[in-house]
Order: sequence, then C-alpha cells, then structure tokens
Amino acid sequence: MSELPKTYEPQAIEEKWYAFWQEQGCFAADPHSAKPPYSIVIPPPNVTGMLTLGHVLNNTIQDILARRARMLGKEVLWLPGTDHAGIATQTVVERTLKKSGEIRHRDDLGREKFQEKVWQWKEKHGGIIIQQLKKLGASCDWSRERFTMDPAYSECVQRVFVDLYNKGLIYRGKRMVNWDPSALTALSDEEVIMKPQNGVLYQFKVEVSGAPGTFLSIATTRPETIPGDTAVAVNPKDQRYAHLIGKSVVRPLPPELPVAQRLIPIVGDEQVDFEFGTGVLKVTPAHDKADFEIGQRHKLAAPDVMNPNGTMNALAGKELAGKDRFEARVLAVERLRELGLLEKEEPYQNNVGFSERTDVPVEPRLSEQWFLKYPSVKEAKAAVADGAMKFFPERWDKVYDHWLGNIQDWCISRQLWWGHRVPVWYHKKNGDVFCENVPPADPENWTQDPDVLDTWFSSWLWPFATMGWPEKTETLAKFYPTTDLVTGPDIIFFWVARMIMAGFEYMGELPFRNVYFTGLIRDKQGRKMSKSLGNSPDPLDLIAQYGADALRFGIMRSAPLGQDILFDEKNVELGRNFCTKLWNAARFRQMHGGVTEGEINPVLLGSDDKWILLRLDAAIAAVTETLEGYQFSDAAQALYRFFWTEFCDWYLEASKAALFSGDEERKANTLAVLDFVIGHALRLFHPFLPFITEELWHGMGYREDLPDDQGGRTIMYAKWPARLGQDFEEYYGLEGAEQATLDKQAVVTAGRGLRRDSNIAANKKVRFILKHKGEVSTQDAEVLKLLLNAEALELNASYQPEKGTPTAITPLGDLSLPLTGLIDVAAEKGRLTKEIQKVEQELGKVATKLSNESFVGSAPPQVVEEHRQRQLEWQSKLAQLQRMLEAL
RNA sequence: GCGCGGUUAGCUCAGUGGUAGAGCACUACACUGACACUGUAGGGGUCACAGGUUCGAACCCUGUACCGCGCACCA
Repeated sequence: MSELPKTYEPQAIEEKWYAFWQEQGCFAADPHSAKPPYSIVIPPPNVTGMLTLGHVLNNTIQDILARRARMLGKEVLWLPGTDHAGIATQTVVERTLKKSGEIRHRDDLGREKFQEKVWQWKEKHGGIIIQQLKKLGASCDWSRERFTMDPAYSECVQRVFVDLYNKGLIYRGKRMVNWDPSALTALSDEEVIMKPQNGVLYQFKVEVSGAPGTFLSIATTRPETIPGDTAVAVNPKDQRYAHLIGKSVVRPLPPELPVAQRLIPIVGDEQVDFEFGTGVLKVTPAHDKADFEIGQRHKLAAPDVMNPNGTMNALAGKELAGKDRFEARVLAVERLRELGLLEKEEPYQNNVGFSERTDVPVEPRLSEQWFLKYPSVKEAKAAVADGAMKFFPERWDKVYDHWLGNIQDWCISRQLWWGHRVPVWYHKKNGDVFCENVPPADPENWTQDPDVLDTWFSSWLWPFATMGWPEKTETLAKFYPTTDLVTGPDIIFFWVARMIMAGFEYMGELPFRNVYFTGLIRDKQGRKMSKSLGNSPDPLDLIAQYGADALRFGIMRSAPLGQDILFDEKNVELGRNFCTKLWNAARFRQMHGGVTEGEINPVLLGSDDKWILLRLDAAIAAVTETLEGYQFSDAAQALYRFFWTEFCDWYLEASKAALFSGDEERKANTLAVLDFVIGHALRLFHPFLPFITEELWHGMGYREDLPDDQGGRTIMYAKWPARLGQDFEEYYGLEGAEQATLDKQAVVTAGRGLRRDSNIAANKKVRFILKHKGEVSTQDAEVLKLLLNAEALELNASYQPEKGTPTAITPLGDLSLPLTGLIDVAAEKGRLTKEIQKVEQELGKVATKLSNESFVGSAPPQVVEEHRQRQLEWQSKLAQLQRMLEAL
C-alpha cells in the first residue's frame, strides 16, 4: 500500500493502467476457454474518422457491457475494427489532394494511382480513431482488429457477391436510380435524405396539336426537364381532359427544333392526381421515378437530357446545353415567358432528395447498375417479431418490421474507385459475363466491371466476416452469434437490418441476440452536433481536461434508454467531481491504516453499519437490474446516489464516531465495514470508471495475493458483486435494521434546521436536548452529537423546555436547542406557525379522503389503513405543535 | 398523408393508479479531523390543454395543440 496523493490526477494513471491491461493480455479473447462466451462486434468507425461524442457514448456502453461480462466470469470478445467507408473516404482524400494542388481531378491520377493514394492515406490516418478509443479505455481485443478491405475480408465480400449472383438475387439492369451529380455515383434509397425546400411551382401551357387555340396547362417544379418530356398525362377519369387522350401537344422546348419533332402524345394514366396542380402532368421518363413508370406503361422513349454532373446536355437544346440544372431552370422559365406560355409562378414547398454524403440534390437518373434482391427477409423479420432477437428500446421493432415489409431492391454498385470492385468480367468479343471471386484465366480477353460495391455491402457481413468466415473457425464456434450490438438508430436500415439478413443467409442464424440503440448526441440546445456549427466538442480535449472516467460517467449519467442526449459539459464536470469524491473517500479510509484482514464481527455492528450494508445490498440489486435492462443512466444514477449520498454523506460521517472513539475493537470493526463497502463499490463502479477503480483497487492494497477471479491481478476479473443474501443478513442481524438510522437522520436534519432557523452558524458549538421517547444507545447518541456538531447532546426524558426554546418533533422525541442569550419568541412563533400550516394542509388532504365514503368503501383496505395511520401521525404532530405554540 | 417519440421545478430528465422526485442552476450559512471538484439547510411545480374511466389520474382511455424523428409522397 502506498499513500494516495492528495488529488486524483487521471492522465498518468489512465496511461499506466491501459498499458498494464494490454501487457497482461487482459482484453484477449480465448476461444478455447471453458468460460461461457460473451461477444460484441464494434460498429466499425470510418477508417479516416475522428472520435466524436457519438463514439464515446457508443463505445462506453460496449465497454461497460464487456467489462461487466468479464466480471461475471464470461469469456469476452469485443472485436474492433474500421470501415473503409467508400464514398466518404474517397471524397476526403480527393479533396485533400486537390487542396494540396497534387491533382485537379482524380482522373489525373487514374484508378490505380488514386487507390494507392487512398491506401497511403489510410495507413497514415487510419489508426487515429483506434488510438482514441484506447484513450477512452475501450477493452477491445486489439489483436483481432479488422478492416473491411483486409484481403481476407475482401474475399468474403466477393464470395457473397458471387453466391448471390448465382442464386439470381444479384442482377444488373437499367433502372431509375438516385444519382449524386457531385460524387458522380449511384446511391441507395437509404442514402437519400428528403428535405423540404422552398421552390416555385410553375404553370405553363401547351397547345393541343390540330386544335389551334386549345391549350393544356401544366404545373411543374422542374421546367428545365421539359426537353426530356415525351408525353403529357391526364387521368382517364378526369372529364376535363379525357377526350384529349390520344391527341398530341407541342412541347415548347427546345424551341429551335421543328414543331414536328416536338409533338408528344397525351396519354391517360390512373396515377395522375387530378386534384393536384392543373391535373395535367408532364412526363419526363428519364428524370423522374414516377414518370419513368408511366413511360414504361405507355412505351415512351426516355431521352436523358442531362450529363452525369448535373449539367444539361445537347438534347436540352443549344441554349440550355452545358448549363447546370438550376441555371437551366431559370433559363427555361425565361424562354417560356418569352413564348407567352408561362401562366403562373407561385412559391411552393416540396421535398427534395439530397445526397447523404455530398449534400447535393440527388438527380433521378436512368442508368445501368447492379441490384440485390434481399435474401433471408422472412427469417430476418421473424427473428425480431418472435423475440429471438430483442431490440432496446422495443419501439424500434415496428420501424424495422415496416422497412422489411416494404423493401425495394438494393442498388449496390457505386461509380467510385475506393471499395470492393464488382467481381464481374465481360468478354471483350462475345460479351459473355463471368462472375467469380477470382479473375478469369485469360484476363487479356476480359474487362472487369468498373464499379465498386456500396460500403454497406461489405459491412453487412461484419459479425462473421471478422471471425474468419467462411472457414469454420474456433472463434466463430465460440463467439457467434454475438451477444449484444450497440449502435445508433440512424443505421438501423443501412446496417442492422442488412446484417441480420446476411447472418441468416450465410450463418443460418441471427448475428446477435440483443440490439441496443443509443440516442443521438445533441448540443444543449438540442441541435445536432456538426462541424459547421462548431458545437461538437472534441472528446480528447474533454478527456485531457476531466479524465476518461469522468467523460464516461458524465455521458452515461445523461443517456437514458432510447432518448437523445443533450450534451452538456456540466455532466462531464459532474463525472470528474464524482471521481474526486471516490478518491477522497478512499483517502479517508487510508488515513486510518491498512486494509483490515479481520472479518466483520456481527456483535460489534452499530446501527449505521447495518444500515450501510443494507444500502449496499440495495445498490447491488439496483445496478445489476438496471444494467440487465440496458438502463445505463439509471445504473449510473443508482451508483452515484449510493456512494455520494448514502455512503459519504451519512455513513462516512457517522463512522467517525467509532473511528475517533478510542475503542480499538470498535474502530477495527468499523474499518472492516468500510473495506467491505468500498471493495464492493469499486467493483460496481469498475465498468463505468475502469481507471480510477483499478488505481484504487491497487492503491488501497486490496489483497493482491488473491487469484484472478478475486481481483488479485486486476479488478477487471474480480467477481461482480452478488446480492448479500439471506444468510448474510441473518448472520449480521440486518433484518429491520434500517429504521434506527432513518430515525437518526430525521433527528440530525431537524437539529440542523433548528440551528439555521435560530441563525446559529453551522460551526458554532451548541447544546441540544433530546426528550427521548425510547432507548437511545450510547453509540447512537455519539453519532447524533457528532453530526449535529453539538458541544453536548443531553438525553432527558422529562425535559420541559423554557418558553421560546426552539424545539422540533422527531421520531426519537422532541429535540430542543436551548438558547442561552436572548430568546426570540417571535421567531420561534413564526417557525411553529409555518410548520403548523404545513401540517394542517397535509392533514386536510388525508381527512378529505377519509371522509369520502366511496374511498373508504372501495379502496383496498391496506390503502385506507395507510391513510388512517398517516392521519394519526399528522394529528399528533399537529397537537404537539399547537401545545408548543401555546407554551410560548 | 401514415407511424413513432416527447411535453413534470429556471435547465436536463426520473417517476405506469394511492403524501410530486434527482442532478444542475438559485438563496443562505460554514474552509468542524477525505473532499470548496466540498458540506449543511432552504426556495421553487394548477405534471401542455380539454374531455372520459375510477373512491382516487402525472400515470389508463379519447381528442387537441406544440416540439422532434422516421417512412411515403403530388408533378
């Protein structure tokens, strides 16, 4: 045992223990272990990412689960790694290279050179977030770190692609996709974010061919796509227009084309809502999903009038060609106006899809892409529906179920360079398609598909691809399916649902048993954390300032199940304060000498000793229960309350009576209780506060000679505290022992109240007199005297206070504070009157209820009895107060 | 449009039928033998609104308003 320094300095201590844990191989998972398995796979952060508060929340929860599982005697695998994050990483690297002037466009380098650059970038920056997770205390098995582009992992991805291709679930087709004109790639539906936009609804008219002077009015938000219109559609049930079906109209743009080439048919289609706009819809099959479907039904051509980068092409006419789509919109409107066809412009709010990554409006675009018809949907749905897999909070069940019930095929190809390349080759001459996880034998005759796969097409294999699949590895045998998954609800479709499907398809089993969805971290005004707002604190700064334990505890205390978290640095401060409290309580214990080897002697236990043991038992129960229900903030709160309010504020103070009593036997027994409680508390705290608990565990000298599972080497493997149990309570005589302390607490609070009401400084020694009703033990009297900071506490069962003596009613009898100098009768009168008012009010409430016949008649007897008891108590208190008032 | 959350003290949130709670903030007092990153005492709430069920509602039911999120979407 070495003396603990005066203040807790987290930095050096954190580093010391993290290195120790790693050296000792404490995080390593052993598939040969006889212990029952517990496993989590980390949601792999972007390889180029930096630690955010979201990661802190997420990974602290995982670490708490993992550390607690170890203490419960499980063989724990927490498998870490990173994601190559295709589009995000490619964008970052490309931007950096442009900034440094190395390239103007990635084409300057070409595919292979560019890929090399990304790998270099990955090597340089890829480890950062892993190092940051270590600072947080994450107990991952780093020897198993994986990356979604590791060679073995890539093989898994290709194998799965080929398999799904052979099963006919992956196909290539020309479809309407979400196109990102900035990243120049297709996106999945999930990568499109709808945002309300303030736009304009334009109304223009077109002349019906062969009927001069007959016009149709069309409403549109996208006049720039008019050159791509191949029909106008009306609802066949719409009497206004039905007779025009089959005729043609003259498309106004581009104006330089001869009218004959601008004639487009009027078609009837049920999909047209005749309530909206004018009831006439312009049909642009190449630039709108709904229009594409109409086009298919009516066999319309689908000319693409745009370039991939969102500019108009030659088909849009010479005026629009080369112009950006938004610029073109303005020009198109001008043209319509000049032609006298523009009828109306009104402000209009509609939803526009934006690319999740580049935040650019997505362009619906017809293009050749790879699609996946999801496998094992039925099994994935059933797993959650029938409870084989549990979501926390439960309400995500519905969201998941709804999505799986309505899924569209997944567009999995991306026109990027960073990612897993589609394992498909086309024969240069005969056009044969070759899909294998190895290139064709005669590569010179084949061209590989240029596309790469959506990042999520690799991460959906994460739970088993990281464990050595497709080999039947020992790791898979031991740790799959995993126990818990901890992730944000924002990727429930992107990742969670898809992993479940992949799990069933390739392992024939669910990938995890429980999914805990964290909340989103927001700032204290409720705004999302974002770089541009500058409201996203750097967790590393917080760790440097407050310590990792403080950050962990602060964030866990404010993270209720399934609710968003409004992050406030105050909570980290609270965590820091709590660590200091823990530290100082330990120092206090240490002041009184080394850890006792002796057992607690039941005969010597005072009422407060028994009380704190019962409170400890309650804390063990509360923390265990809340953690089993994934209620981390409740667990943190229970710990906080137990340690600060119950242990430090009461027990530690009360224990001073024994510690300073001079009675060595009594002192030793009190120290034994302190050691017992602190030893349990440190273990309860360990999953939340790994560093400080380890430091104190060693610093306090807790039995370093013991075996691992008793915490000999590290607290990490010490047993998770079990409930004390019936035998324990009987042996130590704890049953019903709580009341004595509760009574004393009431006396102390009352006494301090008297002192304050009489304007006597807290540090001034005064004399209290307790007109005790029953027996008060010497020890209890000592505790009362100490905590009242009294010069003396006189026990006098027949005490008659002088007029005006401040007196309070307590469970142990009237407590008086006789004042020697001037007695302020008026003040005491005021105090009593105020209290009487309060009691009368309470009494009134109870009396009203009890005088209500239907209450007495219908309420359960014990409730009525409770009210009667309460009424009696209030009545007697009132009577006493009134007597006191009269005596003044 | 459909669905899901939320509305309780100045702030952030617990509280699922029987005496309204915590932390922070606030006020006052105190550097008494671990801790001022502290201690002690205190002030502060028609539990969003309107109906209903019940002896009894913050809690259950119906409806409304506002905030947030998700899904779908009308050009």
